[in-house]
Amino acid sequence: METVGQIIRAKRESLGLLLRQVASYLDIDQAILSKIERNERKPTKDNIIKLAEILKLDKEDLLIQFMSEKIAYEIVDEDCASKVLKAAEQKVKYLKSNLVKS
Amino acid sequence: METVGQIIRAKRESLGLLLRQVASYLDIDQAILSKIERNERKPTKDNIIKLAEILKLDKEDLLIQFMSEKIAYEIVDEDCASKVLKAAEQKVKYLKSNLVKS
DNA sequence: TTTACATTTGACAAATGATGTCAAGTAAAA
DNA sequence: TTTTACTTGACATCATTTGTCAAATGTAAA
Repeated sequence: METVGQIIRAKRESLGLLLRQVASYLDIDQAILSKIERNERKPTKDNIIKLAEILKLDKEDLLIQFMSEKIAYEIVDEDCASKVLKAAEQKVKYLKSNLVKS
Repeated sequence: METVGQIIRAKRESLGLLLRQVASYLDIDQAILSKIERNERKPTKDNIIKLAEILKLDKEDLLIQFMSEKIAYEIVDEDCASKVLKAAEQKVKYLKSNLVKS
């Protein structure tokens, strides 16, 4: 299973782009991008959106990978992780059905 | 569907405990507990554990409610929320199977 | 080997968000 | 009207996140 970092690095290299080129498009230091690609730092949502643009990756797919990775790391240490995700699904449904902008 | 705050308030009142009594057990100001019960602040994990103790609630259940609520709020605004949760399930499985302590 | 370039690393700074305190406010019962 | 429980909002403190920078490392061509 590929991490977001691995996906990004593979695609960047296949496009022949340099860290500093992509980082400049994201408006961050290349050091951060280097770390993101090696899973040493987490990208922001904005990073992901711009990465999808410049690397020609599907934006929704990449966002799903990004968010699910974040959630997975939050709960992987719990032995009730699976129950948490199922409960979260119910809560999301409930929240969406009651969604009133505040 | 009950929120963690609602569960806590209902149980605290049914036990006849005061905000300041419970808050003191949690080692926080009663203002925070008041806000937690009204979903104006999020409890910490430690808060949840101590709340389960003093309110005689099932600790695992309460933790599941707490964590799933947190996750639900993180993704409720995404229209791909359901896909994210499914992807997260896969990632958790993968991470757990490869779990090596670092 | 030297040079040039891409990437990595770690120390640190700035910004943001989470967590908490406090004191004054409301409301209702004694 | 005094007391009691709770609520509210301004603010302080602290941790985490996000970023910068410059030096170190690796690598391959001149």
